[in-house]
Amino acid sequence: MDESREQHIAQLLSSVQREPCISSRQQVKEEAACGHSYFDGDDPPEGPQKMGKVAEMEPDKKQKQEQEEEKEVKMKAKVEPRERDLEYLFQDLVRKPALDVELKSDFQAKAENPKYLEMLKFRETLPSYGMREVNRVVVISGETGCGKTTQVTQFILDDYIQRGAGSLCRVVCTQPRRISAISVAERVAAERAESVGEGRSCGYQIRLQSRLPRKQGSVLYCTTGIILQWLRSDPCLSSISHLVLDEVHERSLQSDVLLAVVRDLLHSREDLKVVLMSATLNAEKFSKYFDNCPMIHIPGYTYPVEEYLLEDVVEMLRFRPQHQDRRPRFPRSFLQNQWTRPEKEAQEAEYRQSWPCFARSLRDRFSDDTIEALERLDEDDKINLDLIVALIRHIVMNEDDGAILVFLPGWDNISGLNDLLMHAPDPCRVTMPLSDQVFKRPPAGVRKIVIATNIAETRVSPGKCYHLYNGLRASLLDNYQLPEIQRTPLEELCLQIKILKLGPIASFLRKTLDPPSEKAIELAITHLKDLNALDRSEELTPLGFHLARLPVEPHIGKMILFGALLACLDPVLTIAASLSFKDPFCIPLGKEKLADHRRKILSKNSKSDHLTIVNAFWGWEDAKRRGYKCEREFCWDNFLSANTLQMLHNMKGQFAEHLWAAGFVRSKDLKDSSANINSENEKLLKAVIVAGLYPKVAKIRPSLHKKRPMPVKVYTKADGKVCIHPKSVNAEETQFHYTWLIYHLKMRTSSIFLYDCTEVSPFSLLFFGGDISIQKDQEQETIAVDEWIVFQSPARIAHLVKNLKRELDVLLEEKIRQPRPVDWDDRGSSDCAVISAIIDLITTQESPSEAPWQERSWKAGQHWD
DNA sequence: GAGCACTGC
Repeated sequence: MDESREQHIAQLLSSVQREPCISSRQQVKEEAACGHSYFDGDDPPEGPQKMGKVAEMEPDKKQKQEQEEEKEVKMKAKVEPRERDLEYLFQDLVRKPALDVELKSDFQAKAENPKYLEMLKFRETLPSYGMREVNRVVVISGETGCGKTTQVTQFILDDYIQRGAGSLCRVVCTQPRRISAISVAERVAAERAESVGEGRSCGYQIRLQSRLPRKQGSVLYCTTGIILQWLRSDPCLSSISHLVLDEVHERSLQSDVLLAVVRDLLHSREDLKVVLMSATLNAEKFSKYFDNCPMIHIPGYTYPVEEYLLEDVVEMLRFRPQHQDRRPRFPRSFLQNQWTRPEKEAQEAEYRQSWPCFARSLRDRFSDDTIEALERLDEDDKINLDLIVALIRHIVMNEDDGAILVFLPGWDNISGLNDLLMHAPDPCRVTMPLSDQVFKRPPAGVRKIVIATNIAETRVSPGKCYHLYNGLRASLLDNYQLPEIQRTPLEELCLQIKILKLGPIASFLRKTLDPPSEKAIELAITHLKDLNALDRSEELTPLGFHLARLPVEPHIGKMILFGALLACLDPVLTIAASLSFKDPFCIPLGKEKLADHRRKILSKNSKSDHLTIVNAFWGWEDAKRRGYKCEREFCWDNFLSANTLQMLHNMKGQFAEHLWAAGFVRSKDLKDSSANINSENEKLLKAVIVAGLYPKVAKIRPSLHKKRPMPVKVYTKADGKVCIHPKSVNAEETQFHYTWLIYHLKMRTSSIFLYDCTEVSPFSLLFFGGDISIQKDQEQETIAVDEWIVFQSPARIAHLVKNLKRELDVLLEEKIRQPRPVDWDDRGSSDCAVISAIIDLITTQESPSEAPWQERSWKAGQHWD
């Protein structure tokens, strides 16, 4: 074995054997310095000391690893254009005396800058000012508006600058939302009398958008997800001196994961300082998690916001709820039994138990009528819209000018309130503004009322806040917010854990603040094994390796890989982007029917929400080419959001770059013709959707009335009868070609809804679904996918299909192990022969009557009911 | 005929 080969293998072996820990800072930096980019978090090469192990390796495993290695080298060779970013990432915090002096004199010069001084005057009023000590790990608590997000980072930076050590300081502050990362960065830059980014002292980075500050002596605001991505190439965050994690109390999945990573990281990075910023309520919990680190509390609000609870509102308005209709009501528990989740049930029980005591405490300050009204408001689970109208009227009549913001949970409340206000007598008569008037100041004498869903409750100016829940509910509200990590699927997170080399999945997850249940972890691991992303020993397979790198959940990642391999890249990326972000359609209040109608036209009878999005996206691209006015018009006419479409466009570009870097496509351009040979092939597109989304399959029970078409009934294996969500183009569809749907999002609200679905053919399920089995069932020969999607078929054809499917699986695995675009020009190649045969089969099958098999009769599938 | 929001070098 020659030396370089030995090194390759040793390197791979070390990456397989490496324990959770973090590769050494020095090595990573050295690699960065010699131009190697550890783009995907791979460990740096190690010396030949591990050669002994190589000899023990099985030959085929060795070969597999060599192939892996070749591919990785290829990948690294291709990432050069990103080098500028990586250089930024691996920026060494080596002291630069010249920079220290420059920063310090800049800072001193600011003392004469009137813009800066004006800002400083304001900053001095903030409660955070004057609390400027930082320990190694510290929890800072304080309510929204105390200025912690904007001030703490600056205190740290300015302190370093003043001590003449500015070049050693690089503060990174994570934000849970994109919008806050940008707006906070802009605010901080303004406070420093600077602009944001480009070599200045403050900048931001969010997905696909950044304005980076200078490398040393600066503050960077970024989304939490960005830091998690950084960890792949720089596991010890070597370029950061201070990490500030904001809003940790929100307990987002990413923030919880980062907390666990950082806690471990503190062992290997003794110089790293960490600040956790939390709401007051649970600061202690975070302190405990970090070995009882010190807590600092910042009191007070920036803006005087007067808060009122429901009892105050009822008393003030002397509001008495109207008697509801007197029909006998079922006891609450009976009605709720089938829908509510257990934790909600427990919450209600505690609420009812605490009520008498709470009511007694109200007696001192409130009238009996008010207390009775509170009780009656509580009987009804619904939000009392009359109360809101009365409150709005009160504000309009008695309060100073200013907009009224109403936050409501849910569509039906917003729509209901809208109706009520539209029909209210003077002075509450309401008109709907045109869309571009929404953000403008209303004319004198007109008050702006914004009705919105329950978005983040930050306020940006003084005012009054009326809560329409009582004090008891307010006190219980926070106790029952389950952390996201305990209520969300963990598949994607498991892959992240593997690629970040954080150790065995379950043992890492157990280290989080509130670990998910063992059952949830096991389920996710099983799913990933079923998907062939993890092998039996929970290591990443070649497929898992690629899925972990794509910034989407694994099923969508699989769809993306298939779109590349089957040369229908552009439309598949549109679908993937929209499933992982959001669909671009808007459905404005009162225009639902029209919006539905336009969507139906865009669907071009494809019976597919996914292809409808593709059509909409192509239409938008076309309109955009014809100019801004056309683009606006197209979006307006088709109820599309140009912002969302633009984001989808950017995401598609990001996916394409990943595919190109991994070797799945020839060009970074997702419109490249070789990657889009089959992009117009609707049936193949549907098959690729199956490849990604399987086993999320539903069965259509066709309407029996041939003459009077009725909406179909739909069933899934796990839930029995489900509904197609009204926003789907298939919602009121009566005619389908096939009896199978594939979907992505299924959610239980008022009933169980499939939010998006595509009608798919048996062939696509057979070739791109699960394992095929051939059996004799009730004296008939059948072919089944994963033993539950069953078709009648002559054995001869069933075997042919099964063999072809096996060929396809071998080919695809080969392609994923060693990414290479299919050579579509070489029609004689075996790749092309197998894939073409399958595409032909999928494409030419016109209708069920021409298929070589029949759907098994409905009765035989009774387990669906 | 319709719960909400957010996120990825």
